[in-house]
Amino acid sequence: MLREERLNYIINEVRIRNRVLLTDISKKLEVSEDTIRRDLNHLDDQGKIKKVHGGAISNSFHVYTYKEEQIYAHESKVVIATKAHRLVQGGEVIIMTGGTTNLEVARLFPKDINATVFTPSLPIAMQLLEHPLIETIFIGGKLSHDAQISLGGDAIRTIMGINADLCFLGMGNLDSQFGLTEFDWEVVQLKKAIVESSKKVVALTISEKINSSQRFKVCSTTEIHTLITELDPEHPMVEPFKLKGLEVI
Amino acid sequence: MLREERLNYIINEVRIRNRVLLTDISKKLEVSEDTIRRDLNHLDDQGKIKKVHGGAISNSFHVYTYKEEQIYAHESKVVIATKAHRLVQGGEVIIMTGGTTNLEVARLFPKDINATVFTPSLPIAMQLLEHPLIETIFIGGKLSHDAQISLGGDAIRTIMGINADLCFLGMGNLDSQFGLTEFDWEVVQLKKAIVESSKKVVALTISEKINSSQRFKVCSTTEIHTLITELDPEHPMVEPFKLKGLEVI
DNA sequence: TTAAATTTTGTAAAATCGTGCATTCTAAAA
DNA sequence: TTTTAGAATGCACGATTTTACAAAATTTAA
Repeated sequence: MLREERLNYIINEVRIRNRVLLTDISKKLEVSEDTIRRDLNHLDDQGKIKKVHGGAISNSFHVYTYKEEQIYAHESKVVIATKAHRLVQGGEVIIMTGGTTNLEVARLFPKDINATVFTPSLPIAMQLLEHPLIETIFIGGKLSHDAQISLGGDAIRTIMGINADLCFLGMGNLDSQFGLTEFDWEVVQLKKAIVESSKKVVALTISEKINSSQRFKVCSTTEIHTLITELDPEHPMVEPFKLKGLEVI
Repeated sequence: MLREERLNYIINEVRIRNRVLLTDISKKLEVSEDTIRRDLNHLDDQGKIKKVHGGAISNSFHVYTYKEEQIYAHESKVVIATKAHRLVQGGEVIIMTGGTTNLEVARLFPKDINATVFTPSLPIAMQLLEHPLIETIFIGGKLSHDAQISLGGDAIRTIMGINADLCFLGMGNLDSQFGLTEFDWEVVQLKKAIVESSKKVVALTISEKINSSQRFKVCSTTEIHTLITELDPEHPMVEPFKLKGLEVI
């Protein structure tokens, strides 16, 4: 067995079990404990796992669906995710769109909260399945190769039939005047349907995407109930949204 | 043996097994280890594989890393997958169920063949998205935590609306007398719908699951058109199926 | 505090790697 | 067809990486 394979195995074990024992891996892979110890140290150095006395545990800052380095503004998105969780008491029906911000929301979802989540995003569905109390319902349809989400008539029809308590709208560009806009026409249709099917609309975005706009409009600012960014709610940048009556957290 | 041939061999080997040992290739192709080392370096430079100490591993599958050691009877399933691809000319509408055998079919799907694939399985959808020419349509519904597939009324209703050229039925137990059976009632409902919606039914199974049965019946043997196992089509174990008129490959 | 488990440190052996060089092979030019 | 430059190959050898084992130091838990 190659060293690289061992490393992959360990990462995967940590991901699944959240914690591994050094002796267990050693026995399972039939190599000395020293070797595994070295592997663990190596992975810790790389930040892939956290080595502890007797084994290793999951490093909560690591994303397995995308490498964390690949997630732009990862730190900000973790902050946003934590704020988003405050809106969920338990028992809600939620619709989540795609995007890396929502991926963080899904990944870091508190393990002790139950909810029913509808999503058209493959990576987000994968993450949600790691949470035993969450009922995940995938919104089917033609999958987009790059965004890994369902698009098209089937998906929209399904969404129309949902009566959700709230939705988490990720990605897109937000401007206090132009509202929420998107680059892709198909995605716009999907998000419009989501906004219409939700009692409460929550927009999540990194501050960088505020005050910019794209070609197509999803909804106006007033249709959004809550805005979540990584900034302090008192930051001047979000002031225009508060003036329009949005809750900013 | 020409250099090009070696390179192709190595790429293919990595594609199928996800890893190769330098010494193995050297012995197999009867060239010095130095040469293979140089080949590996070359392919790494081109980004085709990832060279590691002692050999090389695949670098293509990123997102949901999939470990071949964890797949029971992996070798057999690779054989089955290769046979299954022979049934696809291009342009077909295919329904694929879940299971690790079908996962191999999806993963190793020839990159130059186009097709429309419906699937209720999250891992299989992820794999299919790696293939640019394949249009993947996810069959939505309530996701099962362990099997990572859509189940329930929504999924079944979607399947009923499909008119597929063929379906790849994975997993389950197969007996020439009792037909195809399953352990889980929900899964049975789903598979029944798939069988009804497909012009041609292809069952894929490792030989070990032949001549065993579970509680619930999906369909009788005669409803299956083609049986694929890792065995030679002349193997006595598949004889009863040939007698019933099935094509065995 | 003590005993057990775990880690660190040091060492040695095995496997693997990179490089220079002579030889062989390949393919383009004559 | 023959010639020849350039690429590919095999071999030798020192460098590096990986691994296992052992002893001493440290941490953990009772």
